[in-house]
Amino acid sequence: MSGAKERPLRADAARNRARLLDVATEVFTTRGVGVPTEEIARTAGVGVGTLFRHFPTKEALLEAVMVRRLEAIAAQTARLAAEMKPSDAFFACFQLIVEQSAGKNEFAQALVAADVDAHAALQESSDVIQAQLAVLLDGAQRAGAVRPDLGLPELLALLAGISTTMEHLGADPASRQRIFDVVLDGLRPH
Amino acid sequence: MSGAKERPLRADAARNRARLLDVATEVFTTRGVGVPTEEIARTAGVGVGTLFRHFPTKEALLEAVMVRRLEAIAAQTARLAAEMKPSDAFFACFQLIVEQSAGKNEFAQALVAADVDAHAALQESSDVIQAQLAVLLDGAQRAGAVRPDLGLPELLALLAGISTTMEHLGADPASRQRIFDVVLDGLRPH
Amino acid sequence: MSGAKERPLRADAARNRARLLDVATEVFTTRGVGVPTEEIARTAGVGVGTLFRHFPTKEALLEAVMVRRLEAIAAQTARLAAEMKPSDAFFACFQLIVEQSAGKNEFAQALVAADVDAHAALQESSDVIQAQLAVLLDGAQRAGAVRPDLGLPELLALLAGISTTMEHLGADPASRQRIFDVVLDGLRPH
Amino acid sequence: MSGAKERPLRADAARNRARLLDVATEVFTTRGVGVPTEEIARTAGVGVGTLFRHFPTKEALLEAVMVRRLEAIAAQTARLAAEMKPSDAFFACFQLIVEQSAGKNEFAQALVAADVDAHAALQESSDVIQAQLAVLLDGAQRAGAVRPDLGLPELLALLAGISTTMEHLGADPASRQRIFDVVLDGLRPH
DNA sequence: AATGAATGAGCATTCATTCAT
DNA sequence: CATGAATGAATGCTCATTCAT
Repeated sequence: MSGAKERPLRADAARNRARLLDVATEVFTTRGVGVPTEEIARTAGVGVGTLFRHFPTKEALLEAVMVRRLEAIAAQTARLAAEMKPSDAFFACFQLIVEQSAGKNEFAQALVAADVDAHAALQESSDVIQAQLAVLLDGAQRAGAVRPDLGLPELLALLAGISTTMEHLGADPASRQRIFDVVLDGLRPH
Repeated sequence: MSGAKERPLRADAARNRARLLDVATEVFTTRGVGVPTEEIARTAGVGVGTLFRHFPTKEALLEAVMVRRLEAIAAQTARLAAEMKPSDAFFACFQLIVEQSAGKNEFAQALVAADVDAHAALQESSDVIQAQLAVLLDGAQRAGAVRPDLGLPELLALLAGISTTMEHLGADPASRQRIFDVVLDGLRPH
Repeated sequence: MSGAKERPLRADAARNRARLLDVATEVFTTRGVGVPTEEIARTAGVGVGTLFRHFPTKEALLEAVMVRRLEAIAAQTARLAAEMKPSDAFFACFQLIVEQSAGKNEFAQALVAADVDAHAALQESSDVIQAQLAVLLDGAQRAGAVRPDLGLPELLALLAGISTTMEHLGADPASRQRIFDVVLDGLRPH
Repeated sequence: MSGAKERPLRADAARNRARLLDVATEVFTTRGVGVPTEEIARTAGVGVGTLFRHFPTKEALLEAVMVRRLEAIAAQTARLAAEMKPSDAFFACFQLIVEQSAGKNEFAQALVAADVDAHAALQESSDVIQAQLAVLLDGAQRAGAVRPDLGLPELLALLAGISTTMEHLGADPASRQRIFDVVLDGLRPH
């Protein structure tokens, strides 16, 4: 599935690539996607040329950042799903995804949305997560922990929305928990 | 609150202003705030110069659009609040605001956020709505219809989030209603 | 054919447009098409924005320059064709076109070539000249002044080539005339 | 003129150099000199670094390509000149040079031009050909086969021009021959 | 020697805003 | 007042050339 098609990449090249991704993640997340590529490169300590060697387009960079985030989420979701019984896993993952999706919405938006125009890699990562969620949702519904009339699309939309909510809320843990209480309660049957 | 400091405005000037607001609302909502001012002017049938005479800045135009939306929402909210008993009014307004906030998130986002950098007019309109909501929330909580641990900030964030959710969902009324069911259920005590 | 679809254009706008065309003609002709648009704008005494308002693309500017040249040639050709008898007109036009095509080849190249990818305006101007030449050639052949086995494509290619030749020759009128003697002699029957 | 100053060059280095020249010739000829050096290197199966080791500059590569072409032409010209009587040799060589100059003009242009800014190697190769042509021209004129008022500069310019003509014509042999008929006829006395 | 990653000046193009008409 | 031409800073991207591995 994720075969070894890219060559090893020289040590420093790999380091630059990673730095660029880190900087881009930080910068896109906190200041939006409007930040000039040049600034991202400078912050990462490389020239623009280097940035464009690694990511042929600004959009490609954005996609790479998102894919990395999605893959991290997928991995954590898989872990949780393996360690818990279905109903607990569902709620834990819901919360996990929302927390991980933090960042300016403009960005988080694309996270769960499948409608991004055919970006292969993104689509793939997105599909993985959606599949995981479908399983979790089904399990939780069978266990009677989640209202049975909820479909995957609604779940995805809800995840996106609650991510937005969290951004509006700021860091206060009490507030954040209260929101989770509201939504998770609402997800239960009746 | 704000006296009559603007002069009457000639008939055609007023018409231009209105057309610009209409076009800008439509265009920002459906295609995002990145649309060139020139195009907005052209669509409204006026020159850019005219646009900038009415709104000295693109940001000012954006603000004016938002203020108009907020004022419309405030008016409807006031009406509902007057016609219903507190607990029903709260839920009705919640739904109303979410539906009215439709449009590209980028835009809806700023809607409820109070922390936008001190734009006087926006702040003012936002304050009005927040005050209305505070009253509604309090009434619903006193009536035992809404969990008592929910504060105004959480409510605002939730409104923003559910608006986002709706945009992700599309037009299917059944889906939209299911989301409301989840959230409104979650808002009730326990 | 050349209807009045463009509005009159304000006086200074027209002046700017003309200056840009003049400068571009000069600059493309003497230094090739690689000259930065910015320099063309600066030389014409306007900002880049103005250049791009008049010609949405560098390529469009290039096309406009060529069209203007082609139209001038077509007009002169028409005049000559009207004033002379067929055989003389043919040779006079041949010489005229070659002289008018002066400039760096990179540029002159596209002049007679019909294969430029579907640029409407260019194509049209080019067609006009080709039609004129077809008539002239036919007339001269009927009059027995030009070898009968020569087709329009060959004539066009020859025009392009002799233009190149002239560029290589420089300004010496004696040399230039000698080249014309060679080619025009060669064009006669036998 | 230029002694043996280059060292032998290791076997594989020589092979790389040759491949680069081959690829560059092909690529510059068919797609113009705008093709990125990187692509040339890749097509030749080497890294850019290697290309720049052999040719310190893109211009140097271009020059080397041209020199190789010129040398090939000089060799063939010498052969023809040795095998034929002066008048025939002149016409044969004219045709030979034009055919060999095929390729994008941008390129062929520089071929015969002596005024290219003092590139030593190019100048030298160009001089050789010019000397050969001077002899051939003189011989043909003495033999009464070519009009006596034609000078070397005119001949060179004509060669460049007819090369351009051929490129505009495409591959049809009948057309090409007709052009030669015209020009060679024109070159004869009267 | 070969490699290919890094560099950064350079270029075409966009767009908010100003100002002459 | 309205108009739309002019402006130019800003941006994404390319490519010849250098240099660490």
